[in-house]
Amino acid sequence: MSTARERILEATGELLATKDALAISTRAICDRAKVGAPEIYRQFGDKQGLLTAVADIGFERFLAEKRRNPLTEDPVADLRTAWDSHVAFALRNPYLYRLMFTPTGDAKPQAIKEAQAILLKAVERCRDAGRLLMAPELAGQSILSANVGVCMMALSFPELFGDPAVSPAVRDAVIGTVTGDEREDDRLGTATVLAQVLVGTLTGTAPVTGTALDDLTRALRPPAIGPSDIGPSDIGPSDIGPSD
Amino acid sequence: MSTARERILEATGELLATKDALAISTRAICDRAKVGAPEIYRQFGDKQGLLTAVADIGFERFLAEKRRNPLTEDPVADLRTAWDSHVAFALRNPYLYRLMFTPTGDAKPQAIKEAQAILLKAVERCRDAGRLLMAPELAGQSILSANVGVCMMALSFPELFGDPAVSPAVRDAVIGTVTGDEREDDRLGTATVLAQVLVGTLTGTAPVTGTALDDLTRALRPPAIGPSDIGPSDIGPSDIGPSD
DNA sequence: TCCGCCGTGTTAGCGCTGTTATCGTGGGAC
DNA sequence: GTCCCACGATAACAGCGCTAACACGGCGGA
Repeated sequence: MSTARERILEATGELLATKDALAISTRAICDRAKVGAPEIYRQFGDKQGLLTAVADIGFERFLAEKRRNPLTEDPVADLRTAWDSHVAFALRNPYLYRLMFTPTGDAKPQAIKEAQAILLKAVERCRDAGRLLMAPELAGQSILSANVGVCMMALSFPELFGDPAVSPAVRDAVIGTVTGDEREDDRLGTATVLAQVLVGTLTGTAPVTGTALDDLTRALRPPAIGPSDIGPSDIGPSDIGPSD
Repeated sequence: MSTARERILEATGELLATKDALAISTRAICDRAKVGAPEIYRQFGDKQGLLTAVADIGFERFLAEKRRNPLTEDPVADLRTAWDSHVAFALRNPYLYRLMFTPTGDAKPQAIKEAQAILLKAVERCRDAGRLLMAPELAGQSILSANVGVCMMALSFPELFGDPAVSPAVRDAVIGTVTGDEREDDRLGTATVLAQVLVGTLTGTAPVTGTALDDLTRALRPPAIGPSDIGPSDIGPSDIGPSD
């Protein structure tokens, strides 16, 4: 038999799979945990304390999931992967996610700082690779804010904001701007398209390859970027230009 | 003397200025509104109905405030103005804002559709001006999602996300990417810089002017844009190229 | 004038909630 | 043994959302 505290946490987590946190009664938790009513208060002080503990455990799962994402040599791509896993977690655990990111009252989960710290590290990897256009702290806050917004709207208004295209759009907008990577999903960035057409037009030849342009783009970036290893972009020249 | 319904709504709104919606008891509302306890249920069905009504009224104020923003000839700038007024409203009415944008249970305010419709119109103005790179619906959802995310994080975790630089950063990232306006605060967009330097390099002349490039950019945009009135951009040629 | 209707005020109460006090019990430490 | 402490069980508290029942008063129609 597990300890009372564990059973309470587990029971709350299970109920949180189907109900909003505030719609869960302490008695329902105690029934499911096979625990007397006062046990919650002995262990967590009050219901809010229990919910905060559950939120912190949720953050642990959340972060463990993120840590499982392997780091590649492209820190910007890692940023996108982290965004997507964030969204996936939110959609998979809607009530837990709301508990974690929209705390009630003044009992905020501490673990969000850890989440921010991890994101900050990922952003700093971008900066070290010369692929960040602003302060890492600001970049991290911007990315996380937008990421949470996409999730909250998808959860709160699924019929209006559940379109799966929204997340990639915002993701590429924020991460792209923050890092200077203009790439989006099906479309090359304006800069690349424009430049390629321009080059083709002015030289009277076919458009140049994406890789060469990519290097040129990097070379023309504003200062404050280290030399670092610039790998070839995965922007291929195949799908260039207006599709029609 | 006003009607009972009005007094209840007003009292709830006043209490909402200092307390979270769920922390407000129906009895406190009735006391303040000088109304018997059953009156709430006669007027609104239940507490949730009352809160939804209050949220809808909040949306009316929210939208009225947005409608007061005059339309300029630059629809993208109008988009930014709308973003800023959104954030200002959220910070000025934290509890009301949370009630509006993170509804509990399945009683969602209807007025959010109207908010989305207004935003959609603003986005369509950008499209008509040839300054939109994606479907207006997707653009509107992206902007509103990010906008709400910035507000929610600033409200929920002010010490971590209250930095006033976050909102402009996310705003310019999302709106800039969605519209193709790469302008940020102090820096010209990558596209413009790249193109201008390219043209200058390839033609062996000085960089071309911003206006000419701007027209060229528009002409090279993906399809689905009307001819419409293309005014001169406010990107001047004065501060072109890497500043160093 | 009388009637019925309707919006409103009043009282009492139901079942549920979070929370606490109280007591009992069982097992490990000294 | 005995002390202590984590845990279980019961009962109770005040407050909550919500409802039933009734009383009052103004107002249009018969």
